[in-house]
Amino acid sequence: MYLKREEMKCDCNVIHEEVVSRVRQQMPQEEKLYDLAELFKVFGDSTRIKIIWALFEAEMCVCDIAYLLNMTHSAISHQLRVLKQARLVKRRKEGKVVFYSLDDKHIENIFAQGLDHINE
Amino acid sequence: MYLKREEMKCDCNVIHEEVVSRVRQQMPQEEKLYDLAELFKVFGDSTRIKIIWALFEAEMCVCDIAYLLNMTHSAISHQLRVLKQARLVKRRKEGKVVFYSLDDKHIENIFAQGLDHINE
DNA sequence: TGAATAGTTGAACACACATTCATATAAGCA
DNA sequence: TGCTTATATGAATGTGTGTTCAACTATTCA
Repeated sequence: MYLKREEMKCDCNVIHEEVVSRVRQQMPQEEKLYDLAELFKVFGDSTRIKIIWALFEAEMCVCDIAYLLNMTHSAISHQLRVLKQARLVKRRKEGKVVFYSLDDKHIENIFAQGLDHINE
Repeated sequence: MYLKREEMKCDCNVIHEEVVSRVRQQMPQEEKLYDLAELFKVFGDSTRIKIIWALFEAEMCVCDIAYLLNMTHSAISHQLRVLKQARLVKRRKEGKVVFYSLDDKHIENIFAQGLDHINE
């Protein structure tokens, strides 16, 4: 469980062993934390934030979103793919037109808390 | 408010004007959305996620964190600076040792919602 | 004072990633 | 069948960023 001194990248003496040991036991598995970072990485782009926020209000097609944000189809489509892969949006096809909408109930809460932090 | 056709990067015909118009009115100001993306960008790195999670449990010094995550002082220090600038952690100095702790009450909720999304 | 140590910081490097461009697919319509 | 249009996608490009390395500051202690 613990690393030998030779294996440590950190070479200090003031380590509070009891604290570190307790924290280590409380940490979720590495993979969960990695996935969590991946999720937030998706939120960490203003274009995607705008797309998501727009979809809070209404289902929209790629054209609508591109028009709203004054960006190219291509850029929007690429970002929608990222959101799709993160299981944050879903699609509905109607003829040539593809409508996107939100596919997650946690986002709104996450954004609200985020705004609270920013505003205080 | 609306762009002229020549100014549009998007050249399509199926725009649902009423929907876009309604969504446009509901969108927060550009700057807020940008700040929100910046905040989530901070969460979008597994090292920082681990640091934050560790600090949920206990206040720790740079040494402790470096030891816990098996990383160099320097890497941890750089990341703590990012967290500090985002007003997510605060510091307390005791002699040579600097203790870091969380400085935000929203994080725990945001993380919990994030995990919910991942786990479902 | 000077050595040792905790932490910070700037530059460099490698890697990731958002947008653009060109092209491809797929559906409606003439 | 061909033409138009909505969307998707792969490659290229430029920008951003996490870690490392080397130097630096600040504090303790002998």
